[in-house]
Amino acid sequence: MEKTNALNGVKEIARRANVSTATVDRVLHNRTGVSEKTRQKINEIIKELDYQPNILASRLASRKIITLAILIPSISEETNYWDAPLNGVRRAESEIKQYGVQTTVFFFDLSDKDSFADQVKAIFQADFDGILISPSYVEETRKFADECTKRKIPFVFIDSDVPDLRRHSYIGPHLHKSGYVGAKLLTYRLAENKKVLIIHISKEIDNFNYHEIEEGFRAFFKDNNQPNDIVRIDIRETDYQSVARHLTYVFHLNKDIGAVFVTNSRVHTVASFLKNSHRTDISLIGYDFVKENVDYLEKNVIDFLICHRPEDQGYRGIMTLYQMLVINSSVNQIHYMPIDIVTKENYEFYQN
Amino acid sequence: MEKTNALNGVKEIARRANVSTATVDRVLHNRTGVSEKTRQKINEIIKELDYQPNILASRLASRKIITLAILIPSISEETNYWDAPLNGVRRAESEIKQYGVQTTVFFFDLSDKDSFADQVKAIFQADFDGILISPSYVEETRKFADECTKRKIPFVFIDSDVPDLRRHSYIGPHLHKSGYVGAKLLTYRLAENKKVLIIHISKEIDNFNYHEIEEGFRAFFKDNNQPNDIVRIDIRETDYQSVARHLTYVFHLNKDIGAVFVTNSRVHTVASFLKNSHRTDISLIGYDFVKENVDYLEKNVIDFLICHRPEDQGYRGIMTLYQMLVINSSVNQIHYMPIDIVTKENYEFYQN
DNA sequence: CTGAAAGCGCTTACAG
DNA sequence: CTGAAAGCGCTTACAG
Repeated sequence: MEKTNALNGVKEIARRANVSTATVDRVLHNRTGVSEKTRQKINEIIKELDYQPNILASRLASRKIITLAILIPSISEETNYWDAPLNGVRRAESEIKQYGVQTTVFFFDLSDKDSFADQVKAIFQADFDGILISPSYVEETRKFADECTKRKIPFVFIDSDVPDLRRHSYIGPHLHKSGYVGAKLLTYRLAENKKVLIIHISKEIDNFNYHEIEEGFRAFFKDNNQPNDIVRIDIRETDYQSVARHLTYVFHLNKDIGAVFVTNSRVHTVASFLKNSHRTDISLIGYDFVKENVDYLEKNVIDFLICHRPEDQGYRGIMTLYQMLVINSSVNQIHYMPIDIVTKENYEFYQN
Repeated sequence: MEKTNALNGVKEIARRANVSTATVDRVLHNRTGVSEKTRQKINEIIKELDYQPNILASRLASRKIITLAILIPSISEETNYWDAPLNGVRRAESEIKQYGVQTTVFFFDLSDKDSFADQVKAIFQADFDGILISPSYVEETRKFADECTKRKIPFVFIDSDVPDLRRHSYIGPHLHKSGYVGAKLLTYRLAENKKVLIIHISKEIDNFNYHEIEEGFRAFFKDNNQPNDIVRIDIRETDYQSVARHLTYVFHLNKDIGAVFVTNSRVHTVASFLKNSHRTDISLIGYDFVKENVDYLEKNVIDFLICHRPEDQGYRGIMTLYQMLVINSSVNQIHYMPIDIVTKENYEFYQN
């Protein structure tokens, strides 16, 4: 009456270890209430069998739903950039909600540091299993990361990185290289005697991202022995009037500017100025696939937009958390997005 | 002793229809052996409840595995292009094999039409639930499509399209627009008095793809009133010697060629020629992220490569079949890939 | 610290 | 044409 061992999965493990499947389950999920001896024996068998859990069965049997929080900037009148990552989040959600995953999106106001801190607090009030976040303020993000680490909640950064914070993953651009690509595109048809203007437009005083982009930008000129002078200005207000005022001044001082590089999505403000002052001979490059920018691509005022697949960032951010929470792959990794070049001719296929 | 109706899913449908869940299952999957009356009643309830099947449970309970066939060119010494779609296929497979999906990859020799037909035959010998295919030969593809339609096997095209064949989906580039983008990049810094050379390098006599690309290429010149002359040559051999011979001749006849556009991944052969003959002042643009091409990007001989996310095409191709076979979303749709611009500066982030 | 039993929401033979 | 029962491979109370 010998039985052949045709079982598999937890049942086979249980049989071999002479325990019940409940105990196997406890070990599988690192739950308490198992003697060290039993735990070891079971773990050995798991290894021996190279056991891979059936996630279908696991998710089906488990009544627990996995909750994910997302913290990103709200869509403002200023820019609809964050629509794209949000779409990516939604797409990921619709793919995995079947598997018991729920997402809650929190928005903060990009021009209001407190709103970021407030939303972080709100997130910790509830009890999420994982968090996807755009780490816009360094200090606040550090606090956030500390709290997550304390509570053992995995978190993923998108859009920009703050290293050394034990994030589970970063999904976004290599900003230095991105600036480097911008410089390449600018200089591709730039006369040697022309100056290049690089512009930061932002209310935030020292956004580390812009520094990295600028460094990459300058590195290209250095690496390629480009002789062009680089003029650089910071503009602290984002409205058209302020930008126009600064630009008027800069162009007055520098008659021979041949190309302009804007380090973020506000390039459309500069485009607007160039168009209004009939300076469309100047090459213009900036960031992000947002409506205003695409309009100026259309009108040949902006030559190129650099983009980092924002939709993908949202999608992959959620999927990464899902993978780690459900499958248990817990690598601390950086996933750099491609540095995409968007023009008047190819933009229509860029976002779906 | 009234029971509250706390059931859901098939059980609730069964309860309301006064049948067993087995019958509900039969209706859900359009199986035979249900009276028309019962079927109607159940379908009504399904609609009323807006019932969404639990795919987890469905896949778990079902012992049937879904088999997908993939037919793509083999990687030749000539090009490793098809590595990328294959990787996409593998990635998709690893994500859904949990859910009972199995893939089998068939390869054919791009330079041998018969091998394509042979592999098609081999695929029909087995009994696959869905097929992903690169439709390289029009007539053979038509036969393939007819057979699929007859057998009710859904099929998806990647890389290039053959319309009017009732394919479930096409995933690949909009070739006309792709040629248009190529022209834009070429002319971006092209002097008006220079000629432009467009080259097809292929053993196949009339590959419809190249026509579309060339049309798009020419359309850009027309739309933008570019005065440049366009010289066009076909090269029927793909080895370096043959290409070099043709190019020598063309450059001899046309002293003022300023830019070259190659309509496929064999651009590296042209790059090799330009480098050997010290003509690297000429702009060169072509297709596809393959090793040889990237080498010439590095060396500044190729200015830009146009790419259509081959990895994504493989991935999405499989996922589309999966979706339609498992979820039952059966839209006949075209999914155009972005037309990506790859340069020396951004290529390192392009494929993972 | 451990196990027997029920259950997740479907699908599958099998019997009638 | 239809249904009762078993089962997919896990997880969850509950009881001890």
